[in-house]
Amino acid sequence: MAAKHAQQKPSARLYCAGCVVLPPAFYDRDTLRVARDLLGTLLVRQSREGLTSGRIVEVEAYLHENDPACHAARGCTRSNRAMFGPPGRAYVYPIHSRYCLNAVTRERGTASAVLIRAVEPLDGIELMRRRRQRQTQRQLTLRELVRGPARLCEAFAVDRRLDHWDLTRGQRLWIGREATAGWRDEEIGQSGRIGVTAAADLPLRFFVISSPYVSGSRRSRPA
DNA sequence: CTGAGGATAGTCT
DNA sequence: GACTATCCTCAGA
Repeated sequence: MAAKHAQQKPSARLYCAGCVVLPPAFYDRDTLRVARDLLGTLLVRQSREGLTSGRIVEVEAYLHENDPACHAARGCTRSNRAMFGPPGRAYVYPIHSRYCLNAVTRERGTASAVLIRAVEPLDGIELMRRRRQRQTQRQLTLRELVRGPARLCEAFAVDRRLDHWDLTRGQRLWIGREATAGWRDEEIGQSGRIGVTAAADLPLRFFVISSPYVSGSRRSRPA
C-alpha cells in the first residue's frame, strides 16, 4: 500500500523515464473509462525551467450529454473550443484568476473531457516548490504543492498557452503510462464532483482512496 | 481537522 | 453586471 506511493528521497533516475506516452486511441473512448484509467498515469511537463512529473490520483469526468456542469453544455464558445476538438488535446480553462487542466476525450462524438484534480509529486519537486512558493511566505508542505487543480497547474506551469496542446506527442506537456501496475478497482473511490453547483450528485469524480494528495475534505471519501 | 468569507480576472449575457 | 470545474486565511472545535 504505502509502497505504491513514492518516497521523498531524491533519485538519480527520473520517475517518468520509462513512461510510454498515451496514444490518441486512449482518449478516444468513453469518458468515464478514460477518467478511471488516467488514475496512476504520469503527468509530465517539460519547460525551459526544467522537468516536473506527478502520478495522477484524482480526476473528474465532464460529459457533454445530460451534464449541465460541463462547459460544453451550452455549446461551443471561444474559451471551450478545445473540448469540441480531437481527443488527446489539453483543455485549459481559466477560473478565479487561475487555471484548470483537462484532457479532451470523445464521448460518442460529442465534447467531453477529464479534469485532472491532483497528482502525487515525483520529479522536479524543488521546481514545483519554487513556482508555488512565489506568493506564500511560509514553507509549503509537499501535499500543498499540487493538491487541487489550480495549484497543480501552477506547480506544472500550465496556463492558457497550453490550451489545445496535443498531449500525445510527448513534448512540453504529456501523459504517460508506467510499466508498474496501477490501482485495483477496490482502491479507487467515486463521488460527486467538487465545486460544481449543477449536477453535483453525479458520481463522476474518481480518486485513489489511500493517497494523501487527493483534494477535498475527508468527508468526500468513503470510510 | 472543518467550514465560512473574501480576493480575483476572464468570459458570457 | 453576474457568473465561476479555486485558493488562502482565519476562527473554532
